Amino acid sequence: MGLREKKAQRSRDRIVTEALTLFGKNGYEQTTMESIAEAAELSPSTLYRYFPSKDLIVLQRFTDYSEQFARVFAEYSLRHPVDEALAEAIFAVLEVEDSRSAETLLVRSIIDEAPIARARLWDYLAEQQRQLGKLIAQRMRAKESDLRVKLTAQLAIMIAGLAADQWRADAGKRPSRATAENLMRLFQDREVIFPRPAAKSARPRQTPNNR
Amino acid sequence: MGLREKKAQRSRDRIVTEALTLFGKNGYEQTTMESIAEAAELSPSTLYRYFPSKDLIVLQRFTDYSEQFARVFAEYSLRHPVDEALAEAIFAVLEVEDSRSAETLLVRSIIDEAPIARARLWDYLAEQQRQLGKLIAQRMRAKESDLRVKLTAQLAIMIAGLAADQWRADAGKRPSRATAENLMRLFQDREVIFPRPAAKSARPRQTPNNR
DNA sequence: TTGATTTTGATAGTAACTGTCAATTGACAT
DNA sequence: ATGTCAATTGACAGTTACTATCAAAATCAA
Repeated sequence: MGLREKKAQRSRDRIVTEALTLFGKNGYEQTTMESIAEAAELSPSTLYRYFPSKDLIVLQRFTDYSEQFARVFAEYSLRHPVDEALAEAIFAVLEVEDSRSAETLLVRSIIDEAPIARARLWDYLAEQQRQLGKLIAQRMRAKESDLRVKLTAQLAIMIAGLAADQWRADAGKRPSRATAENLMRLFQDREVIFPRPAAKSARPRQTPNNR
Repeated sequence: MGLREKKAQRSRDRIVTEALTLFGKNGYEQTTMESIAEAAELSPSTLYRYFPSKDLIVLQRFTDYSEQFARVFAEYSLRHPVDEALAEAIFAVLEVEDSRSAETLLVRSIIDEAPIARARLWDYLAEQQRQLGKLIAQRMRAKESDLRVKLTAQLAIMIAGLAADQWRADAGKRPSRATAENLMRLFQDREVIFPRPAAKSARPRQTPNNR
């Protein structure tokens, strides 16, 4: 790796670190791109070249984390069934988040208070979901447009998201892997209520999901 | 209703209509708030008083539609089990979208090309999900923080979203109710792959989900 | 070292949004 | 009808995220 790439990498990293600090101290809206540039010791022009928009700075950590997800799934699914590979990928990404708890909590708190950044995160996750859908489709030998593929991809992202939320709710005390396993068990044991059309026959039906 | 409220209502409506037309014609980014104000025959100041941000203009239709959702669910769930009430609410909101197909397709196409508006939509849906979670929690006599509650709420929104996507994909030809029913059947018949941790025992397990 | 190429920074400009205040309009009692 | 009060509107000035352009500086290849 040449000197150029090395410097670029360090600049990216420094920008994110300094920006997160400022966001945490003064709030997202109150922190200007100019002040971030100053803190990271480069010109606004250069800052914009690294991060075309303010919210991408906050999202950077997420993109770091979730690179793991796709990578682990792709590898693991070569030798194991899809459902297990998804579980592994979920565990992997959650573990990375857990291990950098201070930073993760900071980023989460920023996102909670910054509607634009939060919105961008959702959009990013939707894109991740599409990427995951591609991989799942390959592995299931189904089309990417197959509804089962989309459902599975969305479920995986959902579980990871809920586990991460839960982890944050108890301030990082409990490992999110346990929560994720719990969520998976809920599906396995059918303890989740699925939307379901009313039966058309006159005879009353069993409702194991709801009492 | 006084004259004041009436005028306000008409202004809101006019703004959205004119704005959607302009977005469709020139694109979201290319359409300035000033030009929207001009088209709706009011000053930029007033426009900003009605819609604090540009993306909210696009989202307005969605908020219209999904008021239905919560309302139908709340009513129906009084006399029917939760799973059926969710299905009814999903059908109801999809039917509204289907019935205004031209506008719905326009709004969708705008959102596809406008990252900010799209991102805001996700964020709005997340808020909807929380609202739905409250209702479901009441009905299930569970806490709002219960993971089963969150899963169910998210699943309902997910199914509605996927059905709407599908509807748009075949340009409004097929009713989205059919797609939604299909999605629900997939869950019912377990034709969806759920993430699932590998069994810890040495004995190989059955894998009905994956072959 | 030299020459080509890439990265940086200075500058100017656009448009989304905010805040303030005076003018206007609708509501309402007399 | 008319005067009074409250709410709505619009004009104006300012901030900031973001874009485009181009010359200066740093890096790479020889």
